[in-house]
Amino acid sequence: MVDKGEAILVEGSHNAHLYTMLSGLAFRFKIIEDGRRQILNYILPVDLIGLQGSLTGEMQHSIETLKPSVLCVFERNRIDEIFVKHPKLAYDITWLAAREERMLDEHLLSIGRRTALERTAYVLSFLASRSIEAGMDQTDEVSLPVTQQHLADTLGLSIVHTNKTLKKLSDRELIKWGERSCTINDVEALARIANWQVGQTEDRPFI
Amino acid sequence: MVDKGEAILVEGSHNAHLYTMLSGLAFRFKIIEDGRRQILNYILPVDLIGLQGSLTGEMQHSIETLKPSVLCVFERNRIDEIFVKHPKLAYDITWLAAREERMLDEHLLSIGRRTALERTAYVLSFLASRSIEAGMDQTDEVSLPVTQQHLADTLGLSIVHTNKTLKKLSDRELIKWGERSCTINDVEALARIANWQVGQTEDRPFI
DNA sequence: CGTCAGTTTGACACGAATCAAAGTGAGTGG
DNA sequence: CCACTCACTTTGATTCGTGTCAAACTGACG
Repeated sequence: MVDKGEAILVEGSHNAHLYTMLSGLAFRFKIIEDGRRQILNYILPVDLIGLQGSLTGEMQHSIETLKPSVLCVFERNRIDEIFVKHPKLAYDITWLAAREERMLDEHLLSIGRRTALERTAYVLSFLASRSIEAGMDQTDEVSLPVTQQHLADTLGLSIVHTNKTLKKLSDRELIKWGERSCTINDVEALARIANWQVGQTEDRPFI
Repeated sequence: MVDKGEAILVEGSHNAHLYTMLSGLAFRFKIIEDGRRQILNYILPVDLIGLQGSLTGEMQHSIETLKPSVLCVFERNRIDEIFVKHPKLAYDITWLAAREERMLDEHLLSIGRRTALERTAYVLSFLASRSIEAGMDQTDEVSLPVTQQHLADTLGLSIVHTNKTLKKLSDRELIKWGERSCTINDVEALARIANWQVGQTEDRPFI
């Protein structure tokens, strides 16, 4: 169990295990020395954390929680064992790595080639569909416990411009901002603005 | 064997196998309907191609060659077999997936938070060190057979601005542009501009 | 009541996109 | 062999999107 706002893995650390996020919410990020931060992806139940660190020996990014989170630990030195004794599990781990890669590809497309409005719409619909998929919100409304600074660092925008872009979306009533959190009203309209095909949920391993 | 400039895998296609790039050079990219293109990463010897497609059933990006390339095919339906019978090989595949993820993380940081000059310096030093690592250039000079449009689509910049940024770097004699290709003179100076730590080459599986 | 983190807004500056046009060299066909 | 085309590069002028600066506002919390 890890509290909200806590760093659970720090760039450069060596004691990397493999974790599964059982409940909660976190994000992976990198920072440049002068403080610029880029959020790489969000971690929802039931995602894998620390795969790279486990396989390469050193974390290349940091992780911080947005909600109190519960993790399940796989010992690093048991990973070889998994590959030898549990091929199905090993396959699932690789499947999840490939899935992470697809998400990063889409983020790259977003930051590289979409406008601020498209990008913002994309991230919000992306996070909303992942939340729904993970069953995080029982209600109809999807609500994300992030600050505008988090979104800015996800989008590669300044916080001021992020704010103005969010205003455009809430003027259209696609989202509502309140109390350090964002509720998404219309996932599909957002995806349409972003020119994004929300991927159909496939069979996905639950490690 | 695939010729230069040819598409070898197309987004949405289903016949995805797993390939190894034995020699040559290619790149992965995604496009938005209106034509905007984002290059996601480059594929050098001895990289794996099509992992996601093989595991998830459908390619989410396309691949095109920059040089005549030789590929080695793994049948898709033999992947399960690999995980069961060759755990070491399965581990290596996962290792490579984790490595790809690290590269994408760094690109994301770059496009999201670095300036045009830093970004350009980063990609060039990144590609140069990968070329050296892959032993693609026997000579001291590293030379990349790309157009400025390729770089622009990698960097998330317009082609005009890319040109002007490249000029700054060649004024400093860090690179030289000529004949649809770029030769990199000073990898480390570029990395320094980008504020980038070029990762030490670790043991890396050669599948 | 004051502080503090986060949000909101307006004015202005700057980096990058767009527009336009000319230059280069390889390849092609007359 | 020359003219022509075509893809790519280069450069300057201008526009536009986004960043930066500054200041006020809000609500939680001590």
